[in-house]
Amino acid sequence: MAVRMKDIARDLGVSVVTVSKVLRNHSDIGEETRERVLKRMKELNYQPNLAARALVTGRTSMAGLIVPDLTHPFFAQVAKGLSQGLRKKGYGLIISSSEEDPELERREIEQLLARRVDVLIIASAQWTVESFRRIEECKTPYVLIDRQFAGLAANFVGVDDVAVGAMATGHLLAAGAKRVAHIRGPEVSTALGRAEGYRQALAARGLAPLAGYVAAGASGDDRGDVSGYQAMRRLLALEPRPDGVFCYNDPIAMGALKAILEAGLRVPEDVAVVGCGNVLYAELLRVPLSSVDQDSASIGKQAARLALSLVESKTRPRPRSVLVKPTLVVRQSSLRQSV
Amino acid sequence: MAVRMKDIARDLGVSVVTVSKVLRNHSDIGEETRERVLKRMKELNYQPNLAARALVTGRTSMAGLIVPDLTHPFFAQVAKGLSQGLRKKGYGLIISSSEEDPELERREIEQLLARRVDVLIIASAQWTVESFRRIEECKTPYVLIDRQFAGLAANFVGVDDVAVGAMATGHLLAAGAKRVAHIRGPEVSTALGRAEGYRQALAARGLAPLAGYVAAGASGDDRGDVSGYQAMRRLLALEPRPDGVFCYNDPIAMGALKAILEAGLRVPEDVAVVGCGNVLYAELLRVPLSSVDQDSASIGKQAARLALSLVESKTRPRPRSVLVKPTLVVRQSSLRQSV
DNA sequence: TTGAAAGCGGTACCAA
DNA sequence: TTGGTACCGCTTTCAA
Repeated sequence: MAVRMKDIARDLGVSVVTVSKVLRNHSDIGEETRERVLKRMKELNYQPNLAARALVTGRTSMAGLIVPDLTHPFFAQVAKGLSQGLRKKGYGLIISSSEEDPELERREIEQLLARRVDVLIIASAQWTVESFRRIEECKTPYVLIDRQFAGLAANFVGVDDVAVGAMATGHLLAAGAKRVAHIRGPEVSTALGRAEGYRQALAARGLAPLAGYVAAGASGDDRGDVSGYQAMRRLLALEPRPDGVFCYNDPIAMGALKAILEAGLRVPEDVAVVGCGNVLYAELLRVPLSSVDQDSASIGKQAARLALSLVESKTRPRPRSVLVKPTLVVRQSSLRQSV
Repeated sequence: MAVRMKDIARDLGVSVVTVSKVLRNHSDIGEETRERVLKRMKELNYQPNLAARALVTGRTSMAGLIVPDLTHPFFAQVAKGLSQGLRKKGYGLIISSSEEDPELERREIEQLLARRVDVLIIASAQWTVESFRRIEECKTPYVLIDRQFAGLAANFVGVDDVAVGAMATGHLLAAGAKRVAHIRGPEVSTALGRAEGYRQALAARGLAPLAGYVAAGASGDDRGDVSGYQAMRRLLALEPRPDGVFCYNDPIAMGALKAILEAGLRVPEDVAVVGCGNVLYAELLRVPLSSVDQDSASIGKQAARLALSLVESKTRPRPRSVLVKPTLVVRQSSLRQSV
């Protein structure tokens, strides 16, 4: 069924080696021979057998991606961008979802290593760096996305989370909020960075968070709307009441929105809200939600670039960190007088 | 670096063939030998080289998935379910997104065929069946999901779209709506099926759509909210005005919601709305949206089962069609007196 | 510029 | 029950 080099070689009376060289544009092939071979390849619609090539070169032309949850819009967009970037260079992408479960993630990593992918891209749900040591043992290059690890010098592509927090908080302050609260995320680098940005923006105006103004939101990433709702209720019970809130992500912000409206307060007049992630349909909510956009597609593209540079470089260059600039999308939930 | 059969064989003083047989639990191996080999495999953390195996068996242990848009929640969920189902049996999943572009989809198919995936799963954006003939030529089994093609006998897993339309429309009628309209989707099997279900539900009560009550919605799948908004404005201008509307999908329904509220009408009192797809956060909208759930995860699981059965069967069984039953999730947008 | 020979790491077949 | 041998389709090396 499938056409092989051998078939082309036989048809043309040349050797298999010659065909192989033409395929990879080796320089030492006569112009005429090259043309004949290329012509025949087209005619037969020849497709090299990647398994055979992988066996001898040790390169599979495949990358592996592991995300905590493929149905999360952010990761879906990253996956899409990554897949496109890699495919342009002839790389395939094997995707798996770890369900935010470190143990499952570890097994996925083993699976992909067993498959000899040329490079791994991971948005990790781990708490320790153990798995990454394992990857390093296999000498498989890898790129972390979204979440970083303190004390692990690794290639990284993500958004500048401190900038996210500072931008959102600064915007709320500029919009006239005097008492800005924050609903935190889980103990991962993204949440820590955003909380830090929140503090920095306050500090830049000589302010500090009031007591109880930093509330715990989601522990995991799922059902953030529920935990956002609960956290906001706690914040509303405080005295004085916050008049602005920056939420770790959009689901949390949606839950917060619900809590505020239920309490009979107005958004943004009484409490202004900013989320993060800029989910689709943010503008179709009860109050269209202002949100910091993380440009997930660009994170995917950058990760693809970095991953490709790693597999192509023969040496192991020292880890690079790529930070994508976030942008603020202002909608009604934070649109007040002074903006 | 990587451990090979040869290493294990040498360590144990047996032949490579013996090791190979143990790995695949061939029956004709002595109990003692088998144990020694397994023990050594564990010790060295042996992982078979799938490229080598693929070369000789012709099977890659990989499946390919092509969807129109990976960031669409429905397809993301399908991909997740599929990936999980396949991985359990040791299959990897290569995913690509065709951006609703038939030409791009065709190229993706070629790519995956060139990679010799063992089976393809496709939610197709094609208009013709040409690409599928091409897949058949390569003798690669494939499963269509979500969208079917008239005149193509193929394996299929999807939701029963006629049931979707009938269920949503029946619910609106039961909720007291007298004049139910429909905003259609593009000319693909899913939209045609739902429209047919809409007609059947009306006919079951001796009704027929009033003039102009079936409005054209999205042409593609993106920005459905915009086209839903426009379509709903046209519907509201009709006399008599519809008091219920079944929308092809949730984005369209969200746009419709917006149009209704902007017109100063109430949902569900003046116009009840039902969408389809049950997107996350449907309940956080301005009016929580009733929607027909397609159980996308189960579609993924079923597709995995079907795909696995295809690669495992030596004969080419005749195509099977698996229809998943939809369920209705009632929320405020259709919650009226009589329900 | 071209090609013969030697593998890459497995599996299949058949003989011992 | 075990293992020798051929070979899967391609690349690498080196000699012609």
